[in-house]
Amino acid sequence: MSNLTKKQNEVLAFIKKHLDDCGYAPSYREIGEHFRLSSSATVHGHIQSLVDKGMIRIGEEGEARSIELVPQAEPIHRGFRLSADVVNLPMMGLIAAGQPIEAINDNETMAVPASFVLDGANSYVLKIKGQSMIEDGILDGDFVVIERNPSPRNGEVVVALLDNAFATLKRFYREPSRIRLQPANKTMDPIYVQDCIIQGVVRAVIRKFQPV
Amino acid sequence: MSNLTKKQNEVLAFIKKHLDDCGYAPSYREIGEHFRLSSSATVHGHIQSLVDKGMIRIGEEGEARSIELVPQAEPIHRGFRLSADVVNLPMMGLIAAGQPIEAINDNETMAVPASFVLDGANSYVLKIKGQSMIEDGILDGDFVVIERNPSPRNGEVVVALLDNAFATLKRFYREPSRIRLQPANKTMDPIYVQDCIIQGVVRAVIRKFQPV
DNA sequence: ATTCTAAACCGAACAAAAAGCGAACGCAAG
DNA sequence: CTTGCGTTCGCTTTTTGTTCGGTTTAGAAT
Repeated sequence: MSNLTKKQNEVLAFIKKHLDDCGYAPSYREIGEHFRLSSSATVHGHIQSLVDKGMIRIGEEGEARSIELVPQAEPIHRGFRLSADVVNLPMMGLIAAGQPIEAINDNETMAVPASFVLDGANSYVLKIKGQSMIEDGILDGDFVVIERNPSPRNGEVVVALLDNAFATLKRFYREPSRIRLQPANKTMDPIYVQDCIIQGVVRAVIRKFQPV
Repeated sequence: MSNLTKKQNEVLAFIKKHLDDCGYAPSYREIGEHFRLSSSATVHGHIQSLVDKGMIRIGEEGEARSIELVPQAEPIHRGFRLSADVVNLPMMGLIAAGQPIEAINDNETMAVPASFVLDGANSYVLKIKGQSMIEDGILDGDFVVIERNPSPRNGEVVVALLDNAFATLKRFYREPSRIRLQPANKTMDPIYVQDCIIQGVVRAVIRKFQPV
């Protein structure tokens, strides 16, 4: 809950690291040594603050090296969610290997947990048609969440636009002199291009089973 | 809500960044230093404006470094958010073929669009471990939404409990004299049983691709 | 052009929180 | 007994938020 002060944060970080490295908690004087503090009373003060603020727990009075971390609820301020658990992304259409993206129904949307997308404003959903990514577990009828991103990393699954017309879902590999677009299907060969437009990268795959 | 002035926006951005980078709030004088302001009173003014406009919150009078961000309602871009359409399903644990369900972390949940489940109260999420359903596009690390349902239809993917101990994810087929539990992996053989407890059926598969 | 107003700024001063010190004390284990 | 450890007590220093009275700038209103 409450905010930590600068020093409290540093001390907490040190405890975490020590706990991680050594497997046991540091003594107050060890903490003091690390921060060049000559009195263990100072450290005791910080520890008390951290206990009061619910960041750590200590054993019975006097027990040595008994600091434990308290698992924190959610430090998820990072992107401002909390109440915004879900975004409705526009369903842009079907994507089939070798065919342009085909719009289905305008204004159709799909609710997606906000944790799936970094940038809701730059994301959309496509429905997969075809078998070209079957070995990566992307099947006919699946939905993929796409984030617009012109510079994907090697190995990411991307929507690539070939000849400004054909959209296709492939794994992206930048090789020394060319770009390889690799389907995840043994019966299909990779495509090599000098350059192509990357419309976005796949951030999530969603498959619904309809209970008829 | 209320519009921020240019300076107020800059200050807010700096606070955000500091909070993100350091994990704790900047002091007024640190903010001042960054903007080349020689008086902390100036910063105090900006902070007050931000509080008044509901962008930030501060602790009790005098508490140091107690600035917190107030989560803002996101601007409605192209996809609106309807928090009503989301259910938080409990993450029950890992499921691996031939192993009991292994609880991961109590209280962990996953936000799932309500359209994924018919009955939120009887649904939960499992994380897949292993390759047993790879041909059905359910990979190691995927999440599956399970709906408790003791009477699945033929061909549905189910969580079956064998010998009251081993949980496994298989396709379910009721045959004339037995039940066939079919893995979607050529290297594995189907399991035949006279009877077994079906814990639930898979309603959705979700796969996240982590950036970085 | 003049007045008015809100935003942005200054410098000084003040009180309280945070951080620090050193010296003791009690306790448990080797 | 010694050693390592957490704890307590009074005290000082540093950091930090706050207040107060002012100035400056820029844009809108009169």
